[in-house]
Amino acid sequence: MNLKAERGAATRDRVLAIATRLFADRGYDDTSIETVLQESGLSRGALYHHYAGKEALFAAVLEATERSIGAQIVEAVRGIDDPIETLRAGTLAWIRLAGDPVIKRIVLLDAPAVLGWERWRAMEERYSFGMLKAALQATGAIPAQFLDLHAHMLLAAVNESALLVARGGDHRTAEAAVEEFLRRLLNG
Amino acid sequence: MNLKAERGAATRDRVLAIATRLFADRGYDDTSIETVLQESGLSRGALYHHYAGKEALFAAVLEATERSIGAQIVEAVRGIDDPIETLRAGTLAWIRLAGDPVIKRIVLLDAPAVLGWERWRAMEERYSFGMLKAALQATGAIPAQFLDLHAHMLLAAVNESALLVARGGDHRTAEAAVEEFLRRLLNG
DNA sequence: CGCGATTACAGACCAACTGTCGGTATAGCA
DNA sequence: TGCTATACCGACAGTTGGTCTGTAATCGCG
Repeated sequence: MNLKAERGAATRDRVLAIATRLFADRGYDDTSIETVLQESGLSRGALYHHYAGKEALFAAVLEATERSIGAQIVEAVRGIDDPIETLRAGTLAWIRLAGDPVIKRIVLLDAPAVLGWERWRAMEERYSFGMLKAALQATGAIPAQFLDLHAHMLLAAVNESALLVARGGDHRTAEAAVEEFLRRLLNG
Repeated sequence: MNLKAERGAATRDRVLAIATRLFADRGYDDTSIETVLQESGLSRGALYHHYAGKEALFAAVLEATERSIGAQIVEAVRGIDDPIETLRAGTLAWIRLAGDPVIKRIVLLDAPAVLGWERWRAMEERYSFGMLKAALQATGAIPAQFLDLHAHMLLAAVNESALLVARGGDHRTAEAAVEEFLRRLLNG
């Protein structure tokens, strides 16, 4: 179990990279399996051997993207001790990442519609949302009964400002607005 | 120009109602024009005469839904003078409305992905977002430079809590959380 | 080594779907 | 009374996602 497994993994990675680019450029609906096949030089049978279908392929793309985001955010807050400072640094890092059209389109726009809100949330829970909730709890500023809901709302708010930046808004203003937003929430 | 125009309008309305139900039940992707045709008894040519395509049909459904939401929110805040009270009543009304699976699926989940974020935003601007921004401004609690961004973030946060309720969360807790969220934001 | 099992991959094929197009009928209007 | 615009029809084409049978090569085991 070596040569075969490696070849399989390599193929999956290649397809994943190509699919990521296509999904980000054209969106889920306007990306056809046919195109993925052409660009990867793979056959239909091969692709369906590795991925159960278009939706599963998208889910794999999303998972890989989320994982990468998570790693970059962890990196951004490394070495910061103060919880509030961690929260701020993390959210700002996330906003900057979400400026990337790939992330915008795949994670924020298509994912909820394609996978359904439930599965999308479940994945976010394992990545960005989970981190944000922990950081928010660490600040101690939010009563326990509201923690989960406020974490959800805060993440949605931050995502929204990320989308605004991606649309072409000024990212300095957006970052200032997010900091102000955070300040108000934590002071309450 | 009377009998003909009436017939046309009636047909459009009938299709719109059927499409709304189907889009809400199955989502955009899993709703086929074919099904709309069958359920409405209309022919392909007729449908494409009234609506340019599937996306245009969805846009029409969305527009009608947004209009209805707007009217209901206006109704909910009628007679309230205090700006902060207006804002609270409006957001709570919106949360309750968004509990409706039709609204959840069409307006919050599929619309951004189907129409693209830009066109979705443009439509929200004319309805819920426009109203929320005005209400927020009236409270005078948010500095002008952050007004637009904070209105966006607040709406996103409120939408998120509406989605959580729709998933099956306790709506009392959610409403309390939203009120607390608002209080913190406005006090800042 | 040898042989069955598993895995990677190929490509023909199918059912379903969206959108087009030429055509018909009828209401409104000059 | 004819001309135009509108409502509606249904066959058709092109594309799409997914299935299925088949092939080759590698792996694991006796």
